[in-house]
Amino acid sequence: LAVAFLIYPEFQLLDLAGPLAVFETAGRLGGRAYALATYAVGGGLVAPSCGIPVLSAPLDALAQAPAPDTLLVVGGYGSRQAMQDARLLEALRGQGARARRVGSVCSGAFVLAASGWLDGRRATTHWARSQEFARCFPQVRLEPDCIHVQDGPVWTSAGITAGTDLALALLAADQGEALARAVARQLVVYYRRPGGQSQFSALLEMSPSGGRFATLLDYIRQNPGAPLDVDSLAERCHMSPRHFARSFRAELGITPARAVERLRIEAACAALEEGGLSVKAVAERYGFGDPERLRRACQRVLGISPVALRRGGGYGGDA
DNA sequence: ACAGAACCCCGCCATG
DNA sequence: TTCATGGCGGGGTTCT
Repeated sequence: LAVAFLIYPEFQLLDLAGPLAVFETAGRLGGRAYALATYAVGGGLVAPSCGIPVLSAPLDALAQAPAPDTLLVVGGYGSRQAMQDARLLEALRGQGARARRVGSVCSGAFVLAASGWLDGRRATTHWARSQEFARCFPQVRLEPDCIHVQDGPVWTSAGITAGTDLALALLAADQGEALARAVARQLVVYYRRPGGQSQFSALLEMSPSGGRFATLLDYIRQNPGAPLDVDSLAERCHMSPRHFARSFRAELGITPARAVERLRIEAACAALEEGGLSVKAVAERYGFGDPERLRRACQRVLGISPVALRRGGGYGGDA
């Protein structure tokens, strides 16, 4: 089981180190061992953004080696340069086609998308860059609030430490849940992080000034209890419902109703964790009407009940 | 638990 | 021609 990582200058070391630790530990705990290797355009020492260099083999060596089982591209500040590097993209296309599966960590999704691997597929990336991603790659079905997404042989993960979650998921697919769980335990990270598949606050940071929908998102945040169905939102933007929904999706990478639900949930969760208000009062104030709907929405989006949330099980507590 | 209503979302096509 | 726009139908999900 060979896992090849593609790195480049100014990558995020933790994007590499987290998955490496998962695969290494799997072997140590009695699973089949993974053969781990890093590759870069020129090979040699590659400096990540933190400055401590990592030794890599050149891409040519990857082409001459037996096909890797898994090919992963990491993220980081350097991804903006990397996604324009023809040699890197070519290697992703050519070597990725030989691999059983390909994937990305964090903003590595930009590189993967630039190589064409994500066209027409579902994918995710770091929450802070999801809006940019939606604009750059409209042909990719972005899932901005997922920790990791699998679409056929292509796996993508959210920001930085989500690469660890991705590696655990790959491990579970290869060698079973039990081993993946044991590895998480050994590494002292969550196997399934609390908050379920929900990425940290993807929408709170969305569109602070730039986008067409900044004022609309502000309005939603200010008035989570108002009627926020698609028709009302479209009218508020002076667009037809069809055009509004399409533009919204293209700009933000998430559909209007889901965005409203996310924002309402985030606001309601904050209120619940703070205590003070009853579940019923929170449900009414944040646009869920009755507690039953809040409970179901909570369960759907976060995988956790409102009551559990109030006891402090929500976000945070990350690796 | 379940059926019908309501809503959401997207592919498709027409228009300008 | 390409691009923004908007209406429609239906499959899917959620609400009541």
